[in-house]
Amino acid sequence: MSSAESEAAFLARYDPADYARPAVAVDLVLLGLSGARPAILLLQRDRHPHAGRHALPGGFVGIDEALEDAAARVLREKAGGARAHLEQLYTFGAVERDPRMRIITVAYLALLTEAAFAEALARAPALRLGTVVTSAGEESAGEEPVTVRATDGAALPLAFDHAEIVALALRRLRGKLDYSEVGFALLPELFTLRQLQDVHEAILGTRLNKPAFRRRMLDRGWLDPTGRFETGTSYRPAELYRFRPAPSQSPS
Amino acid sequence: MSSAESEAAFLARYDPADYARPAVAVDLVLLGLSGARPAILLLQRDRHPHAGRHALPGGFVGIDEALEDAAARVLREKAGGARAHLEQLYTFGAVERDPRMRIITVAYLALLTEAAFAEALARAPALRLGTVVTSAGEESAGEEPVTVRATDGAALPLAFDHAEIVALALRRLRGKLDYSEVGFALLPELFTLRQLQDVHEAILGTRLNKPAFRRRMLDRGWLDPTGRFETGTSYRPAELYRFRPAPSQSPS
DNA sequence: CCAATAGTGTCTCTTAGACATTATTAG
DNA sequence: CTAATAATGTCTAAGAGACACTATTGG
Repeated sequence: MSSAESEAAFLARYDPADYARPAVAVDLVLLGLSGARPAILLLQRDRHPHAGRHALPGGFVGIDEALEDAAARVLREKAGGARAHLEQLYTFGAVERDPRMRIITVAYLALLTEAAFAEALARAPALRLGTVVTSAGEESAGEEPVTVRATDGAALPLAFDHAEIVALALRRLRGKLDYSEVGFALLPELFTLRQLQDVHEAILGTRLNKPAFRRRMLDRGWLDPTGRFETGTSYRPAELYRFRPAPSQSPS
Repeated sequence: MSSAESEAAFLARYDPADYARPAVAVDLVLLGLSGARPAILLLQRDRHPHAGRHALPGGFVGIDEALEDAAARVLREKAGGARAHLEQLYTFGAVERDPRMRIITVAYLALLTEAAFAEALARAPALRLGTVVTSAGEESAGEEPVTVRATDGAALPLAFDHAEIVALALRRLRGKLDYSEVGFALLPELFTLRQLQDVHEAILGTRLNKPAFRRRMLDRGWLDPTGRFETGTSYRPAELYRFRPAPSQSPS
């Protein structure tokens, strides 16, 4: 309406506090590689609900804090400030997902290089590493439950709906690994094509054809050869490449 | 983390009721086809802020209401109960996206058949139809701004960050149209292969190769031929197909 | 017959997988 | 020299675009 009232006067009169509001949190799937397996970093809960179970690191969103900033803050506070590629995953809003109160959580995928993963574990001793095992064999079409295991092979039961979040994280990553640039977030600045292929194989859980993989990656135009080579091998050293980011990016 | 206190303990003790909470809303991109163009349904704002501009239909999430239920309720209340395929898009949480107060909004994509689209327009007279024009020509790599136009060609400026939401909706739909089953949400129960191709071409904004399109769709195993044919044509009638949904589905 | 569209056959081009071969390093 | 892996060449198979051809309807 083209009322004569000024916008400032309208804003001053507006009363936002009329309904009970859900709490809003962010939860991070801190994902890296442990050997040839995808792995995540978890915190063991010591209180009800779900005491003893393992949960994704998370935190509430401040009233003056953007979602991405909240995710970055949780990364700083709970992962020892490790650098990571952050990407929004999905928002979980079932009413009873937390029995204490209504909490809507915006899940983020945080991809860590091997160095960042190790650094986070070293700087935040409460974190526990869990390898993510996709319950293959089950062909229940669309639903792929995941199991998280400690390094000794023991199952790490997850709290709340966090198993669902982890499953979605891995599914999303697998889906966009080939056509997008996310794979490079798991690699150091300089890497060989074999390392790149190892990352893809670990995430996808499959073996890939070497010549075809090289051709595809090189044809994508993402790779800058450096002319330098790895050292310390007892065999022919591979060339080191650098990732050349595309001009810009938006969520898709 | 300088404190000796465990993170889990901190989380458990933290009471967000002591802090101001952002409001949580859902916004719907009601998307259908108008002729050979993607189109959306909007509400013109009559108040500050952004008075006169057009906004996505939305509403606040109730304290005992799941996110999906809130989206379904908004669909009922503001789109005359039209049936639609609902799918979560992305969550927008910039601090200043609404000048009145902090509102985090979970955007949903609602896909309407041509009949549902017309029915919504008829039952909810406040809705206005806008065709979505992707600002092609701009090859700004990743960022594809959209323009929304009324049927008379006049520009419909969008409120808040809703242009960004619409742009993401179209980008997401385009991205998954070919490999997923979403395209069928825009078609009636019985349809011809030509209609299916028209939907894909309208969303993608490109022409597709007919034999290749038919082969691909039939090879996907999504289509059940009915043995029936369209009527009322002055040329050879096409066979009518039915969509055969896959066993289950999850967000990806 | 013609006009218009449905539906198909075939050719080519691109891309991926499979497999073999050459290249380079340490020892 | 051998062992191990990097990097590449080549063949084949699958899928998409291009294009022409046949099929079926109304008039």
